[in-house]
Amino acid sequence: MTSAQTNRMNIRYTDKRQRILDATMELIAENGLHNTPMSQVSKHSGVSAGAIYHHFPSKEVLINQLYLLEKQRVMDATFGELDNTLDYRQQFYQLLELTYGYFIRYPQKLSLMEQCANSPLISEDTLKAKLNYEQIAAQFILRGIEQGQLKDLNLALLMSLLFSQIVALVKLPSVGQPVTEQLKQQAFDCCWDSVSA
Amino acid sequence: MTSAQTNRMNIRYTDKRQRILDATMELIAENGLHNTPMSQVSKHSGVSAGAIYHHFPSKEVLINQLYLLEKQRVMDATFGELDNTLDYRQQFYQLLELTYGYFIRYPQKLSLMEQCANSPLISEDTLKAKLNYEQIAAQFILRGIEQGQLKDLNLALLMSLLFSQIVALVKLPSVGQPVTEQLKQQAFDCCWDSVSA
Amino acid sequence: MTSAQTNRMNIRYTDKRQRILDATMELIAENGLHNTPMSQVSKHSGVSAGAIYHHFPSKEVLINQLYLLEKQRVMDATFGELDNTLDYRQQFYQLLELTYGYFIRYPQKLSLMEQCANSPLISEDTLKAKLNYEQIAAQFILRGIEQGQLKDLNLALLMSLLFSQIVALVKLPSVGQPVTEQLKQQAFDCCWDSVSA
Amino acid sequence: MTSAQTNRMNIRYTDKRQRILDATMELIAENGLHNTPMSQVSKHSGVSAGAIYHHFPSKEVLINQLYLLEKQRVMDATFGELDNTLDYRQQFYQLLELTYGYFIRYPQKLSLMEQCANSPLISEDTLKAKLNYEQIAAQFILRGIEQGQLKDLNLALLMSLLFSQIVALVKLPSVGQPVTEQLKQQAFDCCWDSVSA
DNA sequence: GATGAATGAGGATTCATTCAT
DNA sequence: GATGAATGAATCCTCATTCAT
Repeated sequence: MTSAQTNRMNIRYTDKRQRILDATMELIAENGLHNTPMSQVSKHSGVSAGAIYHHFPSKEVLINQLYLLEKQRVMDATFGELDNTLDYRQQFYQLLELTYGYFIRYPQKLSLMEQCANSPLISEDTLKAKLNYEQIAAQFILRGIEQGQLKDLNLALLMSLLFSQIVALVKLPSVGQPVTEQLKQQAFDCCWDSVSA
Repeated sequence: MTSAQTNRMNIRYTDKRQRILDATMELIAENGLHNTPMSQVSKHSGVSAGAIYHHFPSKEVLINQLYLLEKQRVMDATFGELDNTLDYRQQFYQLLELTYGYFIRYPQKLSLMEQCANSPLISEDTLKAKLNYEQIAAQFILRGIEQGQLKDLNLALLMSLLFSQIVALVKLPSVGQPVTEQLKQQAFDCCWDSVSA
Repeated sequence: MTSAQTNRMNIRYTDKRQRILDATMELIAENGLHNTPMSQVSKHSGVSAGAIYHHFPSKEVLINQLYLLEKQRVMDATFGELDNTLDYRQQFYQLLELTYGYFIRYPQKLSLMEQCANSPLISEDTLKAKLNYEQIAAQFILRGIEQGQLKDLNLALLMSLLFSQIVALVKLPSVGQPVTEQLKQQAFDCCWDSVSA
Repeated sequence: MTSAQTNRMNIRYTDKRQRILDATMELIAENGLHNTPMSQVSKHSGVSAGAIYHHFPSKEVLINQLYLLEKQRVMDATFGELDNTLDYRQQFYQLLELTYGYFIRYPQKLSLMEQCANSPLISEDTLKAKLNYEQIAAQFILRGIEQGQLKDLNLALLMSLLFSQIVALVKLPSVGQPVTEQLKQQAFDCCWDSVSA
């Protein structure tokens, strides 16, 4: 087998794998974790049922991996995009903006995460791995504490409070409350007031 | 039918209905919304499969009603228990304490609510009814605004921010962070800082 | 128990029995033999489920008896109403008119009979009893043969041919063909031509 | 996919589909439309329960399709076999013979058709499609009228009268009357007399 | 490796019948 | 006798997974 062939196959392999993951997320966001049979994933992704099981040993594993992958992507798209030339408070607001914007842009991803977060389908191992991905968030919070910008409290607490408030904001429209630019800024202020020193 | 008979029947009726609801909640909290077949609800509640359908026309309705009932109960057990002789800030902290305590005491209920909140099984009607039950919360927030204790922001926003933070606190142990009395008080302060004027 | 009491009870008994039979027929005609649960018969007749089983040992028996009863009623309402002062041919046409009119007036009855006629729910015994009820028809046909008005053929054949054609006429609208007075008379002529000498 | 593969698959596909249809017809004729669970169809056809649903989306659709298919087959086996070198009256008698013979040879098919004809399981669409299949009968009748052989009456009426009489003849044995060759010929004459000019 | 038809255990729901009151 | 809640076997259908091709 030539290196070109290997390469092409990897591309294809990744391609199929990604198509499966994409289809799964779309369907789960649309129809729910349990109204998404593998047969639909197959149809929607254009990958045959058998081939899906070549990439993922079971539906459970597929969903766990999807969940982790998306977790990673949110972290990258938010903490990974921070402008280090800004001061801490500005970075804090930038983080809120990035996170809020990400979920507004990809509402499916929030839907997926929320459904998975409370599902017994997600394994302990996955939850542990998820915590690892959140290290980058922990470091950001820690820096804030060290700089005297944030309350000197438990890291996990601060992260949870922060994330939960952003999600609450993103979901406001789902309880009938549209989010204007002004409302968003006010919410961001609440977040800051919640954890700032 | 004598009044005694009526009474006995109502007791029985309520009894069975309640046993079904209780069993359903326990099983959903334990195994998840979709790993809870009606046959298990039947076994666990001691009510035959057919009889469940005398009380609830379908699994969907059963779960929707259960969700609403529990929503109502949380509201009663929290906002309903506030001590009106206290000043606003004290009531605010009492509310946090009551809500936190309720979910710590009945972790199943939080599990149920979180699973339902993101499930397509919950109907639009149920969500509307849920909003109604939350009127009492809205009034509490409104009072805080009028008294100048809370930020003069959108009601739905303040409620969502508040509730999401309490839930985040209750779930801290599930991300490996035990909650001490001190941590709890600090979290409550964050909540207050988040929304207070 | 006084005779008056007995009498009253019989009236009631018959009344309930009849209400059950009526409800059953209406529901079967409306929803079909197998979309008619006993619970609906109970609701529609106003007779409790338990009481129905006091009058009929099973759904099967109920339907068999209903079928026989209605068979008897058609025979009474048709052959039983013939005007003996008319000549044979006139009586023949009167019979067609009566039978056609009966089923047009009570379409539920035809629906019931057709559903039952081809159902394994109807027992051999019921079918035999049905043949007995048709003796009156056999006699009418026989008279026609003796008078040289009808073909001298097998009785069962003539009866079947006749009855099947009337039913075919009654059901014409169900295949999209309305029945005018003229069409009806033409159909009657066909019947006559079919079996007349 | 090679052409041989395609061919083999089609054979198999048709084979399984046909086995399901065959089993369904046999069971319905034997036990009735509503005493024929899909599990029995599965056992009797040798096709797994799930696989049946690959071929037919529901029991209802299965039965509707079976009904239509059989309707089509009767039409083919009767009107499709007429000898056009014969004169009209001879063809008429040939048609009676073919139809009678078909149902005597396949009594299950008559049982199926009669059960379906009066069942709410059969959809409006199926009934419309059935009417289409009967066009060939309508043409045959029309030709008879044009040639002055049949009464100049409504097409639907003549068809219904004719078909109902043949069915009545086929079912004579079920009311205890065996059909001899002579009786059959006499019945055919009745049919002819019924509609001939 | 890829396909997608096939499997069959498991799920929600119905309903004839019973029986405690 | 009357009631109607309760029973639970039976039904239709789904879907994760496998495997012959």
